[in-house]
Amino acid sequence: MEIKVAVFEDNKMLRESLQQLINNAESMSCTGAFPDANKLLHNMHLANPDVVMMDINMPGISGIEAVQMIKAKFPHVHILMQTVFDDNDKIFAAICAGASGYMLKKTFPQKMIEAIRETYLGGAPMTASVAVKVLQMFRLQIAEKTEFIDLSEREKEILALLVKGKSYKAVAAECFISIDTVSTHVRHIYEKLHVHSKSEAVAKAINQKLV
Amino acid sequence: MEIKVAVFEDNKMLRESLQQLINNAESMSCTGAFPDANKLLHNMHLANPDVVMMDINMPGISGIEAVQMIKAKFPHVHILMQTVFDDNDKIFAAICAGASGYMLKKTFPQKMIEAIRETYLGGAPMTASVAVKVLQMFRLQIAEKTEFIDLSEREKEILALLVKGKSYKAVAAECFISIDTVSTHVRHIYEKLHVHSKSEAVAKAINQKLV
DNA sequence: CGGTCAATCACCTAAACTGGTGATTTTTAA
DNA sequence: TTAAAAATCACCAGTTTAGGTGATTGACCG
Repeated sequence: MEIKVAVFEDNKMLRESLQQLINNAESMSCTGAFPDANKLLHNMHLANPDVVMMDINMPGISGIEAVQMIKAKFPHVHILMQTVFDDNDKIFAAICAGASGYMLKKTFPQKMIEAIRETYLGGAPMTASVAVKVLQMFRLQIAEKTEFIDLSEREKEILALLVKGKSYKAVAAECFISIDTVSTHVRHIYEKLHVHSKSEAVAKAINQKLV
Repeated sequence: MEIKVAVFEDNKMLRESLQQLINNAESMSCTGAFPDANKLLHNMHLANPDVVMMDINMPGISGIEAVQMIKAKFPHVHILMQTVFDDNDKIFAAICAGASGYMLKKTFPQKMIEAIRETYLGGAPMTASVAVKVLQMFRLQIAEKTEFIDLSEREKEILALLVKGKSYKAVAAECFISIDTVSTHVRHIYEKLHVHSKSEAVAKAINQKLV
């Protein structure tokens, strides 16, 4: 069965060469090539593609917004983003929007065709540099959670009570210490966690599993 | 310059065929092949590799632990994990430990050599199915953060800011509303969450994944 | 033995928060 | 269209917190 591919790309040259490339490829055809994402849903109905190649930078509706719209209406369609630069924020946004693959435009034609096939089969083809960035971001998300924080026993105890929503007064009562001592401990906790309020401390405590 | 590769793989057949494969490849040589991660650091010094191929499942020290140890002592070495199954948890753990690439063992030899080269150049080669899982996990992490419940849009927005440690004043500034309005919204939030302080609200918001 | 650190307490001020009453406008749902 | 819900603002009183200074005690380490 033929893989139907739609192309969204504002550069005329690139758009047409992609169209050529796809039509010349085995069991693959380009059922639509558009310079922007205007009349997006209408064009999607026209082309009825299995795979969409989407430029991430387009005038008007951005590639990322387009991905969101397509994914909302055609959730089964796989989308292959094309980027000129491997910009962290853009990649991140595209992932969240639901794109499957991320190829740099300078990728060799043959590789691009392979990527389309892989996308069609549910894969997630990525240019090496993009893959690295994705993993970096991924690792970063986790790394933040493992930041080493060395609270004393007493401080942990008090932090745990704060997480339970207790006030200084309640903590003082529970720990049999004065409210001023609680205040001092809390100040030390804030310093170690690099925060400046109870809610921040509570948020950090939970997120980093300090309690 | 030759790429020096070390192999950690408990299956004798596979280990030796990898060794062959690597030694037959252009500008690449296998400087060590070991059945387990015992004497890991010693063997690493012997082989002095640029790239390590590490089986994720090994008797004794697991592949993931080995990755951690290698990354701690030889941070410049790139590690290519080999997995039989594309198990979510394992992939996750390996990423956090610092592995660069994740290939299924059934990958074709030629692809495997390419993957080693890509790893050496700082890339992150992944079998399609692994790449998909990585993106899935990545997306999941984000998706959870945008899920809300019972609260009105505005309330969710404000709660999210409280979780970030903002004061009423800061929230007012960010939302372009007065501090009294913030106070009213907060009161409503407290009622809906059945709490009586900012920290309780924050704790609940995080634990129930309201933000 | 001297130094560091955790834990304790006190006093203080400005800022932030809690919770109450009351009111207007816009949006949404019955 | 009408009523409920959401969003907005205001005033107020009492409580809590944040952060600064300063000080004492006991434990542990070299």
